[in-house]
Amino acid sequence: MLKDISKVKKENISNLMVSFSDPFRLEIIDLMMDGEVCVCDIMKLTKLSQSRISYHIKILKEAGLISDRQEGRWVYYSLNKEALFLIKEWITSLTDYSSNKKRCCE
Amino acid sequence: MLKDISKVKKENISNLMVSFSDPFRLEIIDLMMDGEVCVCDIMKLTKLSQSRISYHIKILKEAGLISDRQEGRWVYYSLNKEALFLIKEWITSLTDYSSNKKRCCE
DNA sequence: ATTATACATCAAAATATTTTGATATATCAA
DNA sequence: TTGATATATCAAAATATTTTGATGTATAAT
Repeated sequence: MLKDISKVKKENISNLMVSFSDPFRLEIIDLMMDGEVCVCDIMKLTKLSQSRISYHIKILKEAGLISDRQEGRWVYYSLNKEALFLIKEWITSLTDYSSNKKRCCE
Repeated sequence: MLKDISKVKKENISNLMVSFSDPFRLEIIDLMMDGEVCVCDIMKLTKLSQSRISYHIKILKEAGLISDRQEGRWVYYSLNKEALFLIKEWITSLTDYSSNKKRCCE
């Protein structure tokens, strides 16, 4: 799913963008660039409380930006490539379009 | 300015992302894909009130996502290519990184 | 069985964003 | 100069998001 930009509802993009709109979520996303992390990792690497992290994780997950994988007591989270590509495609459609446009007085 | 992703503060990305995080702003951005628009165009094409549009325009402008150009009584707004490329680069850095990572159990 | 750990969920409080309606400013037309 | 138009700004109200601390659940270790 989420493969063809033309079939994707604006809502998806919107939720993905919302998931990027908080500085702490950006921090968490940053940590995930180094691979899977669990909530406890994030607690060690940031100064955020456990429930606060769970809250932000939930938003990222509901937007489809991250996936989880449970292993015993731990839950590992990682960035979801498909969602990232979706956003990239959307941004690309904007940049492509805007570079075709002549700007007056530029 | 805003040319090299490595020199860009996380704050810039954060503000750009915030500017994308509202459905009405996404609508406005969408309209700008067809070129410059004024507030009155947006009023005609959406059902948003004038001050409401001005408010969202301000947020887009402060994030650096749009530029303006005054012509008589009208102010024309258009997407700012540099900002779009900046976001694209950032997303690309995420996708590139995440495709290098091996995911367990995938 | 009991306890500790990792995480999720919940309701209330704190905080931030958005909307509204009123007013302000600048430009243009008559 | 007067009136109309295009947009910006402001303060208050409405709404939404985030934080906190408490409690719940599942897994694992003793």
